Amino acid sequence: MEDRTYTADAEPGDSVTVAGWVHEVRDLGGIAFLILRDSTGKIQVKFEKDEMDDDLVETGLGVHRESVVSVSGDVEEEDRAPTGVEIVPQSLEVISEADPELPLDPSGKVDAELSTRLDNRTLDLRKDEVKAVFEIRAEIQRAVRETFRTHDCTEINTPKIVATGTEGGTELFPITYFGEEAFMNQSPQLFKQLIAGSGVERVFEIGPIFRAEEHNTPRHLNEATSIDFEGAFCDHNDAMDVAEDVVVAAYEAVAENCEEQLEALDLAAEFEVPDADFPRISYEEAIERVNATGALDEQLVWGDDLSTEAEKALGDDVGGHYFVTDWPSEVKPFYIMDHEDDEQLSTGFDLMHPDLELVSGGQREHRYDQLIEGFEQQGLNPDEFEYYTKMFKYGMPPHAGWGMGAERLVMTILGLENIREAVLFPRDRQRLSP
RNA sequence: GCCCGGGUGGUGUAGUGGCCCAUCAUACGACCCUGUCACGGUCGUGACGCGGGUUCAAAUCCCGCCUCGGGCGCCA
Repeated sequence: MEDRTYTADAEPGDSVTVAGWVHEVRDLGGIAFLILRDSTGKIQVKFEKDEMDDDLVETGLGVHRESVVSVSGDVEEEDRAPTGVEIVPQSLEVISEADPELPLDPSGKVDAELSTRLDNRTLDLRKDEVKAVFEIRAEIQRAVRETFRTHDCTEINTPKIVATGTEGGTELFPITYFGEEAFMNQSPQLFKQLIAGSGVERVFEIGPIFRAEEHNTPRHLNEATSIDFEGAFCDHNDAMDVAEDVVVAAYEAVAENCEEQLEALDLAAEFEVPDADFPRISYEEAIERVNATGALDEQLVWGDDLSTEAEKALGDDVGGHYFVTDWPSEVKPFYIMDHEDDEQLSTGFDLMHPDLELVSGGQREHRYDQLIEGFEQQGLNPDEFEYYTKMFKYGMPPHAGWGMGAERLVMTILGLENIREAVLFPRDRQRLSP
């Protein structure tokens, strides 16, 4: 295979072997064209029936679309060809013949439903606009990693099989671990805190999280990818600064390095990098603003969580990215620290875009006695989390961090309507394979 | 978990009791065509999710199941 040339690299005058998928065969009678596609693009192969070997013509034009073939021949400059060049073949080998009836149409002439597409992801990914999503996702993750490096973060990997959940055991997938009860991890939360307290100080992880909630929405997955940050000697404002940087860097990377992919998605003209300095709106201000919109039948009162309807009203009102800060302590988990001067107010924050929760974070409770108290207040038994709590007795610095949904980040950057579009093989309430 | 709406050839659809042995596009098969680029033209093959019921008559109405999507709750 070392002699293979990518279609994009085939220059006039070259004698090449290209290999890829048969995109289409256009038989015009005396002349026919086979369009060959590989990861770099497409190239036209010309068949002039009177002037070519009959077997070659028969094999080349008899092949079904999406079959894998290799073609050897001369590259010629030709203005009438779609890319300005075409191959005059000397030989053609059918490497893998495709069934004539495909479960979806990779050329995109006929739409397929998401469910059909996910059942046949390999074929679905042959469409430029689908492939583009995952090339962009890879670029986003690259940019995210690089941004964490500029914040002196070390990449870590924490266990995905755990003995206890972050906030109890109700929404976890139970598994059997050598005869013992165990769970798939819903978040690296507790582990990343332990590492932030170790002396490594600033860490990040990009890894899977698992949630057993039976929700059925276009923005939830049962297996998702979490981008997590945790930093020692950070407070919630520092953590928000990092989140902002990561999000903006992701947009910048896409704008700079994914022109072709944005083109394929028809987003090139309208794509914009958001300004940094996302507004930081306190929870109290947020409920006032929601109430002022008049979108809700009932006015929100202090202590209410923001319903989907309230988030939509707020998102419409603010537009773009914004943080909601200073949440009531009671709606945030035990590991979130309260404000020093007001026990009712937490340092927890969410980053929204415009009505989708992208990030959730806060400063953490690093004081042992207060942490134990927090467990008890939420009805959790601190003894079950001893592996975690005991490390708060041996020198735990103040620290803060957050978790960001990688698929939600991709979804908001590209304006995808369903989060499943941002996952190669999504796991949802109904889907366990492929 | 609660609520709502769907399931028609390989794919995407039209059809809401008889006009339907079911429309259109695309794919597939055959034939014609020497510059296509969503190639074009002629002809053809191919479907009412499963089971039960109502009715003279069911793709269409009712019940159960399976399956897909959406809203809410919850969250990233």
